[in-house]
Amino acid sequence: MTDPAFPHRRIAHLDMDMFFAGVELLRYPELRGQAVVVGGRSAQQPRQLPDGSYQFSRLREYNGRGVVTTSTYEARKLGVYSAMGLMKSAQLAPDAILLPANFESYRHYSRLFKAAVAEIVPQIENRGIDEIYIDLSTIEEDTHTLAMRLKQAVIQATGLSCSIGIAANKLLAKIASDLDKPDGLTIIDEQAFRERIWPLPAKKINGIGPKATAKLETLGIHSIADLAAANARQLQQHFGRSYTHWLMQVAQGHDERPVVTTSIPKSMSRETTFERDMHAVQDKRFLGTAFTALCERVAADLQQKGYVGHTVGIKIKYQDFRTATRDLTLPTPTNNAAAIRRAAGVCLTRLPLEQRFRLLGIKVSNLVHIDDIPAETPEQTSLFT
DNA sequence: TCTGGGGTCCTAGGACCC
DNA sequence: TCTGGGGTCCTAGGACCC
Repeated sequence: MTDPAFPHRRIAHLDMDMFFAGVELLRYPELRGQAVVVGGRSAQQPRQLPDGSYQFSRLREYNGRGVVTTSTYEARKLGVYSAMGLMKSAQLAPDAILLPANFESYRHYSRLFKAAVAEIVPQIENRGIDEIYIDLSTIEEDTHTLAMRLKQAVIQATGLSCSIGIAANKLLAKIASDLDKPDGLTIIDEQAFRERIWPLPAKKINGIGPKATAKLETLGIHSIADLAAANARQLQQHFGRSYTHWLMQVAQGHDERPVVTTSIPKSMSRETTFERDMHAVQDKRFLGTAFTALCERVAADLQQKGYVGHTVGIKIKYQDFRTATRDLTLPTPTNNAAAIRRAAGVCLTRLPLEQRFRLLGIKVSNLVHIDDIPAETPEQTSLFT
């Protein structure tokens, strides 16, 4: 390693810029510079006119349950952000273009950018479809030069820009990649940590979400610097021992988590939100069909990836957004749709179903890869002979 | 007119075992 | 009459992330 700023580890976080919207702009370049929103299951696919041009639907035409998956920077200027309800965003930006999400295409571009990075540095940790951590510690190259080479490789492979943060650990690299978006390159050494990271709001830290942020606010803790100066005892009265310890560490910029290049899945699930709230009795037939379809989809996912699972679970989200789950562990792991459906049916009988609900989900967990299923032992066999 | 879908990790109580 | 302690598995819920 040639960079004295990172004597121990040098970690990059690479985040694609407005990824889904960026992929859509590759397909519809005429939309560049406009407010574009991706999301909504029932969003209309653009219609091709006889002259070859496309007719796009507008946000104001949308009707239904659905959220913004991502939006262009022009749409964000109007206040339209990820996870916002589409009906609400239509009030803010009625003329914005609305495109349905096209996950097949996003997965394709995801593979392209990850492969391009892997050609340069293979030590990659996947963090979802549009971001990765990269361990640069073993590479003998100047930090800035290497980062520019990664950005260039991503552009060349996909036509899309990304932002990179580089620091001594994942925590700081992640914060850094967000600091100069889009097309950013931000390197955080000791000095930059104090000057650029400490003044940021505490919620910029990965792992401090809405609940923890609200609690911190009531304690007068707003910035990461505030957190670093906070009294450990006072924190512990509100957060418990281990979370407090973690808060104190991250406020100092400390994070020892390794870049994990391989991982095995823990669960696979499918869920669906209905266009209107359902009632277990009144909508029995419809729900039965949806329930079976979810089980079949989970089973297909398991089979395709080569897993079986011991535990089958169901999830319901009621009208008022409370959720309830039930699960059941089976003696034999399965990826069979009928077996999953039977177990899920048992779980369903244990849920209160008087209230209407908006979402139904099926999950299989406790996964085992089919190549790792232990052969029957003689003892097990003898039970049946 | 509110609020998707796919995940991970943590906590906590009870069952059960040694 | 007083009743250990440690470990693991199962279940339910919740925070958080992309």
